[in-house]
Amino acid sequence: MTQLSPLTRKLSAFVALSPADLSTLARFDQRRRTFLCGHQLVHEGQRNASAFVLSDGWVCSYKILPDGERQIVDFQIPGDFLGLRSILFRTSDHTVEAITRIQASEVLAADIFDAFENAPRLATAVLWAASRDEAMVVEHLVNLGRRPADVRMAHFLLELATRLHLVGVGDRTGFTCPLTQYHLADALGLTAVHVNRVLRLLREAGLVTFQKGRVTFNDFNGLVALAGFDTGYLDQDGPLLR
Amino acid sequence: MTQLSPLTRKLSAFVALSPADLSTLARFDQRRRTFLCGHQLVHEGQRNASAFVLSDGWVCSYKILPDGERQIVDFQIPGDFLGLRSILFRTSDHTVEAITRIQASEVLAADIFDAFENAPRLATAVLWAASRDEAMVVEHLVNLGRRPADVRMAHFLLELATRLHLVGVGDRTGFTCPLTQYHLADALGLTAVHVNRVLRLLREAGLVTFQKGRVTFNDFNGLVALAGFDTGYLDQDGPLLR
DNA sequence: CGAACCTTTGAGCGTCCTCAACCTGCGTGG
DNA sequence: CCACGCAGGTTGAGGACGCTCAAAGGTTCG
Repeated sequence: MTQLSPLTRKLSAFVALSPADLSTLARFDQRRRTFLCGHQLVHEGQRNASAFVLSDGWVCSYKILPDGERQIVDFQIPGDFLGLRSILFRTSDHTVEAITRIQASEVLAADIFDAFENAPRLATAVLWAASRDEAMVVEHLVNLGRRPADVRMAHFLLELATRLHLVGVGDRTGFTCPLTQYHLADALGLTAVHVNRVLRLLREAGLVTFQKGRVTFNDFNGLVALAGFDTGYLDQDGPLLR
Repeated sequence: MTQLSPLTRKLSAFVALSPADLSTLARFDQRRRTFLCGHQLVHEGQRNASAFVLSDGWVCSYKILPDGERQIVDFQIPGDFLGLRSILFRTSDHTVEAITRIQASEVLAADIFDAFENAPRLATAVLWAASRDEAMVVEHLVNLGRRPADVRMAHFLLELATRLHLVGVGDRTGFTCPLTQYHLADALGLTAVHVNRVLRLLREAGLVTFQKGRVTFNDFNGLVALAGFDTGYLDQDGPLLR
C-alpha cells in the first residue's frame, strides 16, 4: 500500500481502477521534478499555464488583491492536482506556490484529454477529484461567510486532517504541518494576530494544539462538535464504481 | 441572435461550435420544464441528484449550517448549469432553489458522458463552463475573506452585470434583479440590516441604486474603481478555439 | 383587506482589526 | 564565535466595522 502514489491512493478510494487505468495514471507522474519552497508553479495572469500533480510537500493557491492583501483559496497536499481548473483558461486567475520543498509532475492538457478518450473510468475519477476540490472551495466559502473565527479554525484543521488521512498521513492524534500563522490568517480571512489568539483559546479549551509544526488533537470529538464538522462534502465513503 | 438559447450563446463566446455540436447541445435542452419560485431542484443530502440547464429565471445554490444559518454559494442565471458539480457525488452537498418562476431542462449524466465521446469540442466547452463557475466561486471566496462590506457589494453587483451581459440581459445602465436584501445578505456573509445600510451608502455616494427589483449603475467606472473589479477571472475575451 | 414579506432606521454591543512592542529561534556573515 | 537580521510567534490597549435587538413603514398577493 505504501507503494502507491498519493494520487492513485486517493482516486482508488473513489473508483476501482483497472491495470490499464493505473498505467495511464502512472504517466501523469512521469516528469517528476523538485521545486524549492517559495517557487511559483503558476502565477496570476500567466498565459497557457500548466497543470501538475503534487507527489510530495505542501502547496497553496491564492489571489492577490489590488491593495496587496492575499487570500489563500486552498492548500494542496500530496495526491492533489495543481492548476487543473485553469487549464482551459487563456490566463491563470490565481497563483500556485510551494510552501515546502516539493515534488510535482507536469500534466499536459493532452494527457488529460487522452485519458478522456482512452480511459473513461480514469477520466471519471479525475472529474470526481476536480468536483471534490470544488466542493472544498465551497465549504471554505461557507466557512468565511458564516462561521466565527474559532469555529472557522476548528473546521479548517479538521478538513485538513481528513484530507491528509486519505493519502495516508497523520491520524486522529494529529499531523505535522508546515503552515505558519500567516498562512492560516490569509486562508481564514483573519489577521495573524487574531489567529494567534484563536489558537490560544482552542489550546486552553483543551481542543487542539498548533505548535512547532505540529497539530495535535487533544479532544477530537469536542473539536468536531464545535466545528459542526460533517465529512459529507468530501464524499469519501468508499469506492462508488467497483 | 435572439434565437440562440442562453447556453448556446455563452458557450459560443468561448468555442466556435459546429452544427453537429449545436445539435448535440440542443439535446441538453429538450426536456424543458417550468418550476415555481421556491422549488428545490436539488436538496442537500439528496442521493443521485440530477443536473439541469437553466433557460429562464433565476436560481440560487446554498448550504445550511447546523445553527440554521444559510450561505448562498452562487446565483445562476439563464445559460448556467445547475448541480453539475455533484453529478459524480453520491449525495449532493448543497441545495439548488428557484428564486423566480424558472424554466430548466434536466441533463442526464449520460448526456454529458456521451458528449465527451462524440463531441469533444462541446465537451471542452462544458468543461470550460464548469471551470468558469469554479472561478466565480473562488472570486466569491476572496470577496468574503478580504473585502469590506461596501466593496464586497460593489464587486458582487458588477460580476452579476457582467454575467448577465454575456447572455444578453441588461447593459451598463443596469439590469432588472429579483434578489431581495436577504439574498444579498446570505450571499455576502452579512446581515440584511447591514446590507440595507451598505446599499444606502452606495446610493448616496452616487454609485449604484438597488431598488424595486432593479439595479441602476449611476457611476459605472466609479463602482469598478471602488470594487477593484477585473473581469479576468470570467475569461470572456472572445472565442479561444475557432 | 389582511397577512406575509421586504425595506428602512435607531441604539447599543461584541468580534475582530490596528498599532505597537517584545521574544524566540535560526541562518548568515564579519 | 558572536553580532546581526529576519521570520515567526505572543501579548496588550484601543478602536471600528458589522451584528443584535427592536420597531415601524411599504409592497405584494391571496
